[in-house]
Amino acid sequence: MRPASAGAAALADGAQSQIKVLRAESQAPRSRARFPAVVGEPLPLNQILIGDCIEELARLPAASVDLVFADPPYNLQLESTLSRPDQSIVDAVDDDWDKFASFSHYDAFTRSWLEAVRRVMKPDATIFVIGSYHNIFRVGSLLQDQGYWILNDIVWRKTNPMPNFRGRRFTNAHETLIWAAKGAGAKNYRFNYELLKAGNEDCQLRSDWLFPICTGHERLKDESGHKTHPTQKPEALLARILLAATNAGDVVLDPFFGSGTTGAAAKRLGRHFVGIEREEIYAAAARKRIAAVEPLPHEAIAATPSKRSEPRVAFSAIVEAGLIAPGAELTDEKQRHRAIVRADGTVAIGAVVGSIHKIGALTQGLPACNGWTFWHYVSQSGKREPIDLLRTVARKNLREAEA
Amino acid sequence: MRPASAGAAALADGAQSQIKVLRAESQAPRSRARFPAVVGEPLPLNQILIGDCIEELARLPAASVDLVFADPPYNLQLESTLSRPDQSIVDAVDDDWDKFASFSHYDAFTRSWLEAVRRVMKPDATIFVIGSYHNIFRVGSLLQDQGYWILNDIVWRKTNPMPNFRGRRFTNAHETLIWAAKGAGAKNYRFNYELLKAGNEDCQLRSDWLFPICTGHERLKDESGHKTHPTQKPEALLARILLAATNAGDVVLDPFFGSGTTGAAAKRLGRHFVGIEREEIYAAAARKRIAAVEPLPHEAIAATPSKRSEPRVAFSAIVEAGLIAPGAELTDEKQRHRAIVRADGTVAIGAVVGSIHKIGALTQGLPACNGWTFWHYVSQSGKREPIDLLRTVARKNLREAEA
DNA sequence: TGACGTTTTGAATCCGCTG
DNA sequence: CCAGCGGATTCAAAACGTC
Repeated sequence: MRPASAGAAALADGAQSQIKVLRAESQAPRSRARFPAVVGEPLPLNQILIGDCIEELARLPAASVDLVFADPPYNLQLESTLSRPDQSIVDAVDDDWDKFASFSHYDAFTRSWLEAVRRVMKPDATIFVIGSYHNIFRVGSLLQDQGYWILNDIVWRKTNPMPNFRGRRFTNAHETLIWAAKGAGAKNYRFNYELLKAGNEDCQLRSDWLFPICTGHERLKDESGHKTHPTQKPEALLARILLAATNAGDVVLDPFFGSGTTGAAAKRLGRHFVGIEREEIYAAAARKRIAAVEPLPHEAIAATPSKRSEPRVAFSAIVEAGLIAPGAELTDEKQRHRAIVRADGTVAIGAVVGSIHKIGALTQGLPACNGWTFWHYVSQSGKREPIDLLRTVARKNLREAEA
Repeated sequence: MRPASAGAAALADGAQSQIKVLRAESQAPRSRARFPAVVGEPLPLNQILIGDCIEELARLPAASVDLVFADPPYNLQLESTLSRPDQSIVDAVDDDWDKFASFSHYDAFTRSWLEAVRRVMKPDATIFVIGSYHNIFRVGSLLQDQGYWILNDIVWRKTNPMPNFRGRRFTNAHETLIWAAKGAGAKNYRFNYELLKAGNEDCQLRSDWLFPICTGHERLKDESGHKTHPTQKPEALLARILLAATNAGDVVLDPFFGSGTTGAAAKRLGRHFVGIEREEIYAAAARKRIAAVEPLPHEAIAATPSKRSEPRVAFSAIVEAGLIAPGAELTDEKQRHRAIVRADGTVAIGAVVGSIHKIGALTQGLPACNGWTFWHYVSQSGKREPIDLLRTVARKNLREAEA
């Protein structure tokens, strides 16, 4: 077995799930062995393979990954420079890797990598491909032509897209993801329906997702402050994909690894990744980035709970359990608002008393407020944490008491 | 001339704009006549042509419509009966091999109608096609292959989609529209940017639109309460499309007319339609529906003049008219830059002389500058105002002189 | 430090008329 | 068809600067 990278070692259940992956290769039950047993190298987990993705994919064992996330070149066709109304120049994607001579060249490229990726997918694996109108129709058609079975097309709505500066079109405010199974017959693909629903106000998740584009501290930059990669995706987007379509310990393949968002999200969520990237400069930035990721505690990423949703926990139960003391001060994240915990599980601002939600709403002048995420307390380590963390602990205690 | 339907007669400016359309065919100025004059039938305005859309399209004059809205069928089963006379495809489609056959069959059908439609489009016409992940990738690719130039892909987010009952996928909560020009060179397509922005809190319209699906009174039903058409689109969706990409009096073609939403929206908004529909039963329902539509009053649909279409006024004309005196000092808003008005309508910084735009750009070190909004003068009331205000006055004087 | 105003920036197929 | 040039055109969020 190849040694796993530092990233893999840090994964919560790294060793265990790596074993699981290998077993899937060598000991698949005969009756379901539609794919040849693999000889040679196992999956190089939590590493970035440098090279052309089609060549590198050919070296990977067949039917070995649980999920593919692919962010291929979009084939943008920019005719000239674009300036904002204030005459500043838009820093456009003009990299060589995004240049194709024609649609048929782009199609040939797409056909190749889709084929190569399909071989590496387990029979119940699924694939997400992201793109814009420049390329996504080519990708979608070729997916269908190769027998992939589209499960959804998903729209990533951007909260803060670049506007249309010339007023000649609608603001290009979204990108499209295609989610597909390996074939029409693959009915047992992973979809963590309950988990997603529970995290979405008990409402099933729709095909339109809202996320901000990747900016701020998350955006990788070089020493001179220049963005490392022109099209870095937000980690929240990848996190949703991984939570939706994998379990902890699963392997996600990203054939266009770029700045390594897939790797960062995978490590944080206790998944394994296999990355392929042509440019060493991107891979180097990705390695450094992933090394700095702190995996979430095991409780936070454990596989989908049972069908029934998580038990409700009242804040009073948390006070009763001694997880927070009556009299403790709660604040919002930025410490603009303060309230005092009362022994009965209500909170108070001066003489005004109510639930964590009511008081949270009241103090912000909003109709509603999720008190669990709004109010923060100072933990033993001195860090300010949302009281939702206490709820997680309470639930864990509850489960252990039940067991 | 074929008699127009009752719907046409009711259109606010029906007769007038019909003449305009015909003139565009037969009396286009020679110098700009890039398109052959039309012989034979003119456009059968505000009617539903019953028949196969490819055959009917072939009878329409070339380069004659301003907009196309197409809601093609995407049920693969249905396609095999709709498309070209190649009877090699049998109906049962549930294995991969047949899937491929269906796709190519669907592609052939799509190619045919896209070609036929393209011929009928004016050079600056655009097309909207709506679809779901089942077919939209095929449509998008074939649009691109035929030389159509995609302007936007647009997402219709449904406020009230059908939930996913089995919990195996994300709720399919949107459909996709592709908006395309006839070719990459067509830069002068219609896009009522300012109108849309004004109707959207003065914020440019994004590529994600939110509308409820068509229900309630709007949904056509037969005597037994059964819905007349399985996929009736909301009129609000069509209204936005027409407002965005046509002017009053323009002609919109719908080759898959169905329940006639395009016709209803067109009549309401003072546009003309040409509908093609195979099923007389749908056409009958559509005729009845459209006849009942009350067109909006003319004031409500008259084209709002855009800034671009305002008459040009030279700065020299403003000096000549005495609205500002030679020798007056211009500054930018924050008085960082200064220039002097010259009698010939140029401005000067020291020995450097040029247009308000040139000098504005030069003094800021920018490649371009809108001198009208950059330069300010001190008005009689002592306030510093952009010289664009003087242009507004000049234009008003101009209009009054003409009247 | 904080409040507040200014500047920067993001996968973009982004002008149109006149001569 | 091309060159020239007038002048029309941006939203949200983060970073940065100033008081």
